[in-house]
Amino acid sequence: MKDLNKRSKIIAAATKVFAKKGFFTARISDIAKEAKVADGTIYLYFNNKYDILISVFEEEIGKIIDQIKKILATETDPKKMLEMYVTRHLQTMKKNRNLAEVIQIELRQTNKLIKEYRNTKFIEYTDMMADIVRLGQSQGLFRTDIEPDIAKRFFFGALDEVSRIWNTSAEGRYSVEEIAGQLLQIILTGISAPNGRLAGQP
Amino acid sequence: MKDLNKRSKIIAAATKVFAKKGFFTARISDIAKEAKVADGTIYLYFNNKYDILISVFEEEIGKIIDQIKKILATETDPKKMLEMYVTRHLQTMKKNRNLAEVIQIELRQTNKLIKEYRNTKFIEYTDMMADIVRLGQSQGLFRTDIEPDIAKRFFFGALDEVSRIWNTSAEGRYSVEEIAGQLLQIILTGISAPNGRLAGQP
Amino acid sequence: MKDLNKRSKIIAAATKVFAKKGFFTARISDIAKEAKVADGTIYLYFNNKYDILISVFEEEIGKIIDQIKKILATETDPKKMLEMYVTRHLQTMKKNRNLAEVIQIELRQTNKLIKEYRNTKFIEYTDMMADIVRLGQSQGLFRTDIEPDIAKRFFFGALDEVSRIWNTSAEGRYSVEEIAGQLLQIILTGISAPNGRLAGQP
Amino acid sequence: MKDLNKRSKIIAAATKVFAKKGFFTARISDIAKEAKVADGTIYLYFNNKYDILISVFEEEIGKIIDQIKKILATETDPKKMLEMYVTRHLQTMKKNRNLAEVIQIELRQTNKLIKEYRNTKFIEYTDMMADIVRLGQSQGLFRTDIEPDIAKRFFFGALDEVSRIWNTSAEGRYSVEEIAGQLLQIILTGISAPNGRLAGQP
DNA sequence: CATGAATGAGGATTCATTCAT
DNA sequence: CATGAATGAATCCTCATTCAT
Repeated sequence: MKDLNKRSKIIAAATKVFAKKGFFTARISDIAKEAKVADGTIYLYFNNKYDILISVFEEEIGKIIDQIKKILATETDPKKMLEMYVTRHLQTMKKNRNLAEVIQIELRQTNKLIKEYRNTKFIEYTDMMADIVRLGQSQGLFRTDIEPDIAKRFFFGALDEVSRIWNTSAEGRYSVEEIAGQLLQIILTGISAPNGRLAGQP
Repeated sequence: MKDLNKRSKIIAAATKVFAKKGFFTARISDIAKEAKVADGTIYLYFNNKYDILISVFEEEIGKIIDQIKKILATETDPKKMLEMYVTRHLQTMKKNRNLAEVIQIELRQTNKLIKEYRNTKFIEYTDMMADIVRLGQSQGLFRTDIEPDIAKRFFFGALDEVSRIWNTSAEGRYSVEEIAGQLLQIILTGISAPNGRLAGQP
Repeated sequence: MKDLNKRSKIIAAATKVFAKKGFFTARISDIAKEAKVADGTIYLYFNNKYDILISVFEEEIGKIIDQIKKILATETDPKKMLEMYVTRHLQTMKKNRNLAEVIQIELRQTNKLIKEYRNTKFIEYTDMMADIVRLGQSQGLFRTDIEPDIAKRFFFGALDEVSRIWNTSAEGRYSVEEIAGQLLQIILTGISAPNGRLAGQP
Repeated sequence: MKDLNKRSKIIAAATKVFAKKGFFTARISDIAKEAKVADGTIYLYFNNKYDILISVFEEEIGKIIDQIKKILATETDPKKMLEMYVTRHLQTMKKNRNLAEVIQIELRQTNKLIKEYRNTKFIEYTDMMADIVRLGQSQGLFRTDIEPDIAKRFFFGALDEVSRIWNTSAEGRYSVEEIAGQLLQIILTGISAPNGRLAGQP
């Protein structure tokens, strides 16, 4: 029960399989085959199928949280911070398309399965955005008539849905930079204090 | 007439059950019980379980499309149109919380199940938003550096995620008006042409 | 869920299969095949595998209890009653060899599986014997230095083990009458009050 | 030497675990944990799970046989011999409650698993009782109308079932002496030649 | 000899779907 | 049209056994 490498292999395989088939239609044997281990081996590392899903989710979200935290630590301008957050999120999702899918599944399905599961990692992740908004508001850069807890959902929803572009064949032509740029245009302009300067505009 | 009535009862029951338990954990017998018909009766009106999901989705989205089309027909100002769209969407979802859930499930899961299913109703629905954006751009009211096909996803994602507020106990304190108002602030400000006037501002 | 006939068929099949293979090595599909129903049908009548075992047990023991109660009602002499009990038990087990096996399995295994299951039927069955012993004691026919609750176990154990004769090929040559006769010799002589007359002896 | 020690540890652990959980619900890992060895180690000393059960059984029954043989060698009176047998059996079962359980399991289950297994040890054990009966009959002390091969089953069944008293919480109040005494009353009285003297009676 | 991670066959159970009534 | 008992394919998970270290 100590082979971390094997655990990672299973997580990676599960991410791929869940993304491709969805949580419910994915079979344990699919994951096992993808990870090149026996079915039973999976249960040496995870309690059950749901546990795999949650683990995939938490592990991956955890990584993003760590990355973004590190990046944000180097910056003090809320606008730049928002930019970094958005860009990083989209980059990660583009790089790991399956992850975007798994997040979607997780957020919309697991709560039906395991009522007691409180998705603290996800809350932590979106709360980072709410904090940036609050910071900007306190500095007079962002409108104060925007509720940070609504904004965070708004922004996350937008990011999440936009990420689906890379997974559905349609509209796959846009690059991360394009999309991030456009999203930021709208977000930053939309959230800036009325008399503040718009990002990228003199 | 009797048939249509029974079909509607099943659709309503399915919406409720899918919303509560999710598509996969919902059982046909749950829907049958909710609709007060026998399990077998359901198969007189639908081909299979997926067919019910798609029917629920298309029927409900169809209604919204019709409603919004009617409303939009009375208006020519793209900003007002966007406002109407957003408000109407949120109102509908607030009124019928289950619907919001089913939409979420449908969009993220069905495509895994039935590859051949092209969700034309949904595309039609979001394309209406893209059209409004295009209209605004042609009138010089909206920024032209925003790609309408990205904007529609961005806006829909934001609306969809925000709708989850009413289904998760957390943050249930916000009213439709508040949320719609804040969303519109960001959207309209964000999308307006730089020298255009902000909505609600002289 | 009302076809009592089908339920009986499954009970009969289960009795046979459990007797032949033992509870744990018996597969649900074996029972289904034996009963000529689909595997799933079994779950329309029973909650799970253990439930089948318990049902078989209680149903069959219940029948014996009813039979013996009826017989005992016609008799007042405790010695004759004991004779009837013993003979009836052995006859039933001889006729339905599988039942003897299932009782053995049930008594020695189920309590490991379902702690909360109180085998009231079985207790009722053996308590009938304790009651006969008490009756005989009160009439001065049976020794009073014998504890009825120990005697009932003693007698049941003897009957039960002796029943195995018909299921193991060895010693299959003895008839019910022979065995019942010998058992009764020992039991009645053993339990009679020292100065009472032995059964069948002047 | 070291090997034998480890083998004994496993036997002891298995006895405990089988008694507690039953053969089928017991896991090899349970036994390994109880014996404080690795799962794989068990397979250095036993061929498979059944082999453990049989070994436990034969080893323990073997010990009892040896003990009883030794005791019986000192005695010539069949009545006393029967008394010794019964008392010794109950004492052993009381001291090692788990053993009583394992015997019950073994006798009722293993024959379903391994058809080819002839339980010679057990036969040897009960045949000792048949031999005592025969001896008593030849000396005119025991009734000759009792078949020794039926009597041995009868007596063993009674002993075995009575032993369950210590394992089920109910009726745990009886001591070995009490139970052995009562059993012997019945057995000896029941088996004595009609004009012979009853045990413990002048 | 000892370990325990890995294996993979096996089986109880569920539930969408059918069809005789 | 409506019913709901019956079907049986499908799958998660367990655990005895193996074998590389």
